[in-house]
Amino acid sequence: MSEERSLNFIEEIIEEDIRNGKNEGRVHTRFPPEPNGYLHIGHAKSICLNFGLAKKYNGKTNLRFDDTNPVTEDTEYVESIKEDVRWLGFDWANELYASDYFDQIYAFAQKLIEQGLAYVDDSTAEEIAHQKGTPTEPGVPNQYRDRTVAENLNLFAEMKDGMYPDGAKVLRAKVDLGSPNMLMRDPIMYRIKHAHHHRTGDAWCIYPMYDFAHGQSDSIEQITHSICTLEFIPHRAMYDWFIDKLAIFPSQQYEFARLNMTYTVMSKRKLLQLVNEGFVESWDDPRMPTISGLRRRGYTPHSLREFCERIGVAKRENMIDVSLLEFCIREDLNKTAWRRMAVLDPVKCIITNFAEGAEEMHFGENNPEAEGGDGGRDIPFSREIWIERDDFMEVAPKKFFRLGPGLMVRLKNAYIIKCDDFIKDADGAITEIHCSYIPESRSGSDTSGINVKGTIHWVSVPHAKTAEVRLYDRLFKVEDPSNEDGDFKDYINPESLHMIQAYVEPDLATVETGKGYQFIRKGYFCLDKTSTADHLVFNRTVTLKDGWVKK
RNA sequence: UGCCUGAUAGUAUAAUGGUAGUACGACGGUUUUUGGUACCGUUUGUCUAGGUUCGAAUCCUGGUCGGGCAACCA
Repeated sequence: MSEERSLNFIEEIIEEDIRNGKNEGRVHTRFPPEPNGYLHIGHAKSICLNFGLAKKYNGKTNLRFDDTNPVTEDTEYVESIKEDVRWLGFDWANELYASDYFDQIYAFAQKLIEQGLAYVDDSTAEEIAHQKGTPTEPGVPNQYRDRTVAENLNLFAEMKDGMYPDGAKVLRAKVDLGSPNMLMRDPIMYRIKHAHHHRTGDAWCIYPMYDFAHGQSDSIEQITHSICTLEFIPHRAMYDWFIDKLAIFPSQQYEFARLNMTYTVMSKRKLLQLVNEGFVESWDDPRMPTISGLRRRGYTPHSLREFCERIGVAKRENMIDVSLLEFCIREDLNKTAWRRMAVLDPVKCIITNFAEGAEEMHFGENNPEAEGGDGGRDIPFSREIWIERDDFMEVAPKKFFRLGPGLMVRLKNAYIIKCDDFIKDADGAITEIHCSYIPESRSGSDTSGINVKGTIHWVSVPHAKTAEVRLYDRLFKVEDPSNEDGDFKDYINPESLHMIQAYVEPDLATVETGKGYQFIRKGYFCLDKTSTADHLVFNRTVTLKDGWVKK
């Protein structure tokens, strides 16, 4: 029944391949993170793409950790990545590691040496960079380039055996020092690093570079469509060259544009800085664009998948408006989140004609969008209630459908009340509002015949629970912090977090973490992982859309 | 300066030589016991100059603009 959606360019390539019987119609993708940081929403785009493609074409997706640089990587990251992918709703066919292939990749290197296509170079990093030339001048060969196969084989073995310190030698591919593509000017295949690897321990002291590990891993796994981001386009030449010279399974690389989003940064390096320098609390700070941050903020896997679906896949640079992300979570939560009442900026309202000490229970459905309201809960009502400070105005403008002297509103799920009086303190701040209720207007059995324009939320004073509520705003003040002059951290929004004390209806003391709630008229909120029975903590996921603009 | 890429409303993304459409945003309206939701409507676009063609967003040529490439990172 699904609408016929047009294909993105990668789907077109795949369908063409299937039509041509390429790889016997097999589709095998992979998601290949380096375990050196937490996944962010940009990775979610890649995850949804890779797993989505495999699912659509009855294929498989491997989760492969690109762990070829032991100094930056850690099992902490491996675990978080697995958790995030799973949470997003995807299952991988195989959990694999580039480090699983170190023996095989080493053998590939020997094979290239034997073909005269790789050599050991004793130059320093600076010398190699210098000899590479510039984009407009070709590189120049050095004396090491002519070493014999036997000599190279021997030296490479000695590198592996730990006979040289870090940086003393590298293994380079003998490609073309005059290539207009800088990456083809004899790229480094192996470097010496006497470092402990989180999986292989101290078994190795040489590690393959990206260009000599990624494509080889793809090939070993018989990956048919190796999808990466645009900045790897120049690497494709090397990717293909190695596969060709090694005569191994010809995986093919395709590139799409990475996700950029307004008012945020998306590079692991920058996100790491935010954490390390204390601008945010942690990788899963609800202001972070990480998967774990969004999860803690109250985003659902479904909303993230929907977002990734809507942003599309193409090759041009893009800057997605965060409002689309917000739309996706509102759309999801509107259908599923239970409604509750919470007063974030309270002022006391006394129902003067309601008996002192009396209490009533009023029923509130869980979700008006769901059939039958999805059940409901009882809400205690009494003579004193908290209402929102900005739901009262001493001098109300024309279209203000809330409380003010002589004005009437409905208390959600309860009675219509009329404002008779109010009290101010010495500074002119409202301290108390006096109202009378209309007994015949009880919600569900209203015989009063009165129609009011406005409905406000409220919480009974003696029944209210206190809660800490964290109101989040965008982390940056400008649309594209990475593109501004100076340090991106200069553009951090100092107002990105407001912590307030709120009064919430008693039912909210019993909610579970991981479930989204709508605080009526205020937004979507979820219980924070740090919340306890004695100290409730809620995070605001997103506000409600606000069509009310003051003139 | 060399090479590689890309260019369609504010932002994304379709149209694969034949009516420039969709979503988000913005604006306006209807409904509403959430100024939410839902529904309806309005708004704004093919980078540029030539060429091919009955017909070009699409093909060709030149230009302009954006992004990437000179890590023992991935």
